[in-house]
Amino acid sequence: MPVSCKNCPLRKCDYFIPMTEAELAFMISFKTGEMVVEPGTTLLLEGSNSPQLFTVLSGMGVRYKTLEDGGRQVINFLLPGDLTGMQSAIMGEMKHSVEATTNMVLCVFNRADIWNMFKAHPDRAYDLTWIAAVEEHFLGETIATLGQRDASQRIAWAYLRLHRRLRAVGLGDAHHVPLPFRQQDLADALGLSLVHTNKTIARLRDMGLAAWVDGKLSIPDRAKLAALAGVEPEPLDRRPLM
Amino acid sequence: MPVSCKNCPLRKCDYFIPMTEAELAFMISFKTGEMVVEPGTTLLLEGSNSPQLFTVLSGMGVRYKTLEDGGRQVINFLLPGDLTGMQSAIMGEMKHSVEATTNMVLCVFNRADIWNMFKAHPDRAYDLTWIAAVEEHFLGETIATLGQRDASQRIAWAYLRLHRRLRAVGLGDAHHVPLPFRQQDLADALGLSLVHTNKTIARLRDMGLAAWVDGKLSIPDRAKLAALAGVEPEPLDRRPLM
DNA sequence: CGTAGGCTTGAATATGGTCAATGGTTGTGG
DNA sequence: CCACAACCATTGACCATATTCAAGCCTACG
Repeated sequence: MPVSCKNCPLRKCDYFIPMTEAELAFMISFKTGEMVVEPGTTLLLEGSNSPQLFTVLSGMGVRYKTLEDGGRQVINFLLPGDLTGMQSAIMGEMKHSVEATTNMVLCVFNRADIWNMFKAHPDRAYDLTWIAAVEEHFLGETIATLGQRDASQRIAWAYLRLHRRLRAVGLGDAHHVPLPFRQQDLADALGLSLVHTNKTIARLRDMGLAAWVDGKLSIPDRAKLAALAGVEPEPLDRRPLM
Repeated sequence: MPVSCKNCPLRKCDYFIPMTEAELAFMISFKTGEMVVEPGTTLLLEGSNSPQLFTVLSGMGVRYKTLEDGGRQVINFLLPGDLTGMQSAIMGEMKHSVEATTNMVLCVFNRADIWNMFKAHPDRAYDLTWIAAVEEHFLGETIATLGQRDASQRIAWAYLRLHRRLRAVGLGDAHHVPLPFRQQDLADALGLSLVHTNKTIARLRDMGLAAWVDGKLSIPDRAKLAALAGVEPEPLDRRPLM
């Protein structure tokens, strides 16, 4: 049985800006159902025109593009609280694919209801745009990382980003977070080969900066890792939940 | 004297989805003025909270991030018809800087009027989100390019993208478009060193695939260049103009 | 138990980076 | 009008980071 938005566990996270009663009421009507998928399921396919959007309730996945020459680029990781399918909803076509890595539970919304949201619930429409702006920000950071940082820095940056984001939705504890991806996924996200990714992961582990073992990531000292990555300890801005 | 949106030359471009009369009327009131800047002017500064957004009427610029270690990553190029400043408007802080490369003329909007737009003009709010989705799409393409393509492919990809986009707003002719950036700008956009960028540009020129000389880019045969870049001749989707 | 998927490791290679220097053009001041 | 500085494009030599190729290993699972 689906969880009502009223009892949505994500709403309890400080990471998300609280909803008003009116917003909550709207979300309950906006949510048309729940979808449960297994690892490997393709949620959205590049080039398709899905009638639905999803918010991740639990589980993780990847968004990726397949290149003409067969390569795969992971655009980013899909984590609890993330909304996906906006491109299809607004532009009429997905520009990347989305696949489940673990078992996932997703809230399902209808694309057809979006326009009604803009007319009748401008506050939620505003939040939708806010989410898009946050996404744009993250993609810009990714571009800067792929363009300017070497392998150790890229991996350190990804670790920090994922760790913080997962903690923000209450996963893991102070030092360990679940990270159920393959090394190949991280390699494809960072534009590195699997071999080099593997060796760099090992180096970070040997240096005691970060260990990603058995699907769990531990970072003993964020500051040290951040120093290696060359990133400021940027705070994680709160954002709306949709 | 500022041009009225009524006579805005950009509106004539097929690239942009036509406005309704109501939308046009709103835009005329939404636009608070025009700004003219010289090359080198910083329009928006990373970390700042600008009260304004801009649409480029003419001229070009770059959006970039400065890294802790001094590097610069150009996120993308700012071309006529582009809207910038949304991050600041929605999230309250710019996550990158924006600088004019040439002389520019910009339409100025007030951040404070955005919320009113969501309440009173849902069609325009929807278009704003649409623009954000298009931006997200382009950034995703950039990530795929930085992550998966080698130097020649990156430059070929950037050439094709800029060429098509500039043609879409009526600049240049079938084979030549103005491209007033420095090689360093392109290098910073593609995550390559200046030296390697220079040599790769020369190689493409020697192969007769694309010549960027004296601030003008010419592509004799888009199909050939696209083959080298490893990209499909993806059509340029129309989008709203704000 | 045998196969498949993912992780690990070593060796050879290459793509691209760094360093260094030259030349062309423009703008400025003597 | 010339000298000089600043900026950008260009080129060569050398070096390093990361890729590719090729095995071996471990665990889960049928």
